[in-house]
This record gives sequence, C-alpha cells and structure tokens, in this order.
Amino acid sequence: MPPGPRTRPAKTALSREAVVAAALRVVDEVGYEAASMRRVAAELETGPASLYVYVADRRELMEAVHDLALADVALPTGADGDWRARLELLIDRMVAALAAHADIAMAAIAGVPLGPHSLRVNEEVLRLLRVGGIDDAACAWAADLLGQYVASSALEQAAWRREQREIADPGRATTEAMGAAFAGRIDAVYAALDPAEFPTIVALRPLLTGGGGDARASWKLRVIVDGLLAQG
Amino acid sequence: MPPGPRTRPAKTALSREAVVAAALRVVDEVGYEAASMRRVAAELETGPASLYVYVADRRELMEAVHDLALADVALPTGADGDWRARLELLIDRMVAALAAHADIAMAAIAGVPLGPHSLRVNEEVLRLLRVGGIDDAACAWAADLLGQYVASSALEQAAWRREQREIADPGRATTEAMGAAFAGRIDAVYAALDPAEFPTIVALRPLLTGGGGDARASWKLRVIVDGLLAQG
DNA sequence: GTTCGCGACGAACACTGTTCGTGGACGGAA
DNA sequence: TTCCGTCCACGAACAGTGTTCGTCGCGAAC
Repeated sequence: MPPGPRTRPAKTALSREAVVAAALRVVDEVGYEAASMRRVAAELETGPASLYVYVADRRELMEAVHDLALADVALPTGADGDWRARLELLIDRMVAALAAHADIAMAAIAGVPLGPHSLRVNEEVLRLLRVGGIDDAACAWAADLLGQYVASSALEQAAWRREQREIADPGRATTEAMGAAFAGRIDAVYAALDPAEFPTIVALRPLLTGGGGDARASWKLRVIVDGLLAQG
Repeated sequence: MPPGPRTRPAKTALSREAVVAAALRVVDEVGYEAASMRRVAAELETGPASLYVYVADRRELMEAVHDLALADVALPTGADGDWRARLELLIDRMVAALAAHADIAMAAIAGVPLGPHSLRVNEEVLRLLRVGGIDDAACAWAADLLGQYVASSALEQAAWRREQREIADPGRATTEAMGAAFAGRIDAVYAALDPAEFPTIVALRPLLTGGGGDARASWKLRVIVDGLLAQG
C-alpha cells in the first residue's frame, strides 16, 4: 500500500523565476521580515526544502526579489530632458519601484545589490553622471551615495505607506491605530519634550514630521545633485 | 527537599541599564543579527524571560543599545570652528560611535531613533543648521537626510571593518577568505561584466570599490552640506 | 511572625532557516 | 521496451529564534 494519497499531477512547475516571483508576492502581502521560506513555499504549494534547489539561502532569495522589483524601472530617454532631469527621474523611478513592494529595500541594506537589473540601472546612473561632467572618482562615490538615498527613501516611503494603510483599515481604525501611527507617534514624542532642553526640536516640531511624501524625497535628491555639482 | 541545587547568592544585580549594557557587549562580540535575547541573557547568567521585565521586546532593546552607543558622542565646542566645521565633526563622531559597535546602526533603519542620546545629538544638528542660516523647513528635512547618511555610513564602515578583521584572522586567512572579502567580491563581479553592456561600470571599476574608508565618508558629507547651502 | 507583592526563571509555544535522505519521475542508452 | 542514472520534490528533523505563562522564592511591610 502507498503511504498516502500521493497525487502529483502538475507539480513540475518549479523554477528559479517562479520561486522569486512567489517570494515577491509574499513580500507584497506580509512584508520583508515576515516573508519566510515556509510562506514562500506555501505560496508555491510545496515544502521549504524545495526552494533550496534554486536559491542558496534566504538572503540570496531576497536579493533576487529586490532585483526583480527593479525590473519595472524604465530608463529615461532623450525626451525626458538633460542629464540632470534624466538622472532625477531615474532615481525617482527606482525609489517608486522599490517602495511599491513593501520594505524589500531592506535587501539592499543587508548586502550590496549586484543583480542584473541593479547593474543595468547603476550603469545608467554612472553614465548620466559622466555625461554631466562629474569627475570619474566623484562618479563612483556619487553612485554609492545615491544608492544609499534610494534604499533609505524607499524604506521611508514604504513605512509611510503602511501607516496610511493601517489607518485606513476599518478593522482597527480606532484611537489605538491613530496613536500607533508612524508620524503621529514620533510627533507625540517631540510634543512631550522639555522646551528648555530641546528648544530647536520643539520649535521645528511641525516641520519634522510633515511632508512625508514626495516633496521630501525630491528635495533630498535635489540637495544631493546640487552638492555633486558643487564639487566641480 | 528543595527541587535542586538552587544557589542564588547575588543574582539581584539586574536592571534595565545592566540589560542594555550586556546587549551592547553581545552586539560587539557577535553582531546585530546574532545578538539574540538568549545570548544577552546568557551574558547576564540568567534566562531569556528575565529580560522582558525591563524591555518590551528585542526591537526596543536594540533601540536602547543604539542610543547607548551614541552616548559616547561629545558635542563640538566653539574651539572646533564655525557651524559647518562643527556640524561635520559632530556627524563624523556619530558615524564613528555607531561603527565602533558592529552593525548596531541597523536599529536606526528598523525604526526611527527617539532615545535620549539620539535626541540630544539631533537637537545639536538642528541647532547648527539653523545657526548656518538654513531655512526652517530645510533644517527639518536636512536632519532627516543626515540621519540616513549616518546610519548608512555606519553600516558601510562596520562592514568594511569586519572584512578587514576576517582577512586578518589567521584561522582562515586563506584564498577563500580573500575571495569572500567585501570589496574583493564586489570587484570580482564588476571584473566579469561584459564591457559592451556595462561600459561605464567597467571603465570606473577601480574607483567603485576603492577608498572604502574615511575619504569616501567625508566626501559624501561635504556633498550633502554643499547641497544644503545651494538651496538658499 | 506572617503575609504579600515583585521579579527571576523553567518550561513551553509557535515559529524560523537550513540539511539530510528517500523515493519517485523522467531522460537517454542498450 | 527495458534498464539505468540523474535530477529534484519533499517529509522529517535539527538547532536555533522571540515571546508568554505560571510558579515559586526572596525581601520588605505590617
């Protein structure tokens, strides 16, 4: 007698791309940290051991997911303006593509991204910087700085977006959810500070947590590029 | 009969500060990720459940450790120059203080730092920016940008430092360790790229992984501050 | 001297990433 | 067609993880 109802009709649909795509779906649903190997395997209706045929470990899987998220980024064309406009557009697209998939940008902080789409996009960043007349050594370090900006901004934007989703969630749209909100919780800490000890924080309090969206991000990007140009 | 050799002579030395200090020691030894509640408890010669009297969860503990690491940062004085020199010195000290304790800066990425020492240091950052004549709204966003720079640079520096320690480790100072090294592994990826597809990366290859130390960090900081001044 | 509360902590729960071994399915060779 | 060999899906297990609960001993208050 067979040990159980072993029905395996079309289970051969496993591949590296299928695993990475499933992992991206799971990250979208439950976030970066909660996207465990077991949950990804469950998404594929298999066991966790099956994933290790196509992926060395969780880190490599998440790097692949991060790279897949960057596949949506289209390189700006000549119609998008001069090198600076194109660079800022490209960076904005990178941040948007990453922030669209929860906090997958964490993978870029845990390890340097070296996937094919990361390389494709970074090649274009470096090329645009050179077109802009930036010194070669400055190009290399600028790409590093811009990479840090992309990861940080994508994480910030993802956190801000998740907060809005939690507030909009009718299941817990109570005072508790409002109190646990992202900017709200931070602002509450600032509001409770002693103005004699932290005069500047208290004075700037409305500005510190305001404008968590695109204005903040594009301002930061402008600062960095202006700073680059100042290195002449 | 007592249920076992329950010898408890001087076990009453537990407190929140003792827990956080022990956690900092563990982070120094094994790193941020491997610093588990069980290891911290073992450092205090107790069980993991004992920690939860003084700390809500691992996240809060790591935020407290991050804040403790910033306690070493001394605020620059008038003898250190004008506002810009003081600001850059302060930021450098923050990066150095965090990078001295492995990758504890990860705690600043997982959540916005709001501990007492973070507040103390951020108050001074905001104050110096205002002294420099930066617009109030720009001050708020600049502090955010500088915070991202501090966390990213501390992580980068910690990774670079760990790599050097692993190479210097006589136990595995073989070709394997050299091949698995940080900058070396990245450079190897770049070296294997097709020059027709990634011409800029290949052309700038020696510059991309070079200068991983202080020069890179201070250059980035100069870019940011120059960019701030360009906002008028 | 007795009671009472605080807190240290053993045990357990529900997970996690990863490895091993089995065994079935499929390709090509005889 | 039969056989063999390779591949790989997957059950089971290992060694951990964060966190919670209940107990129980100790110090202090009454």
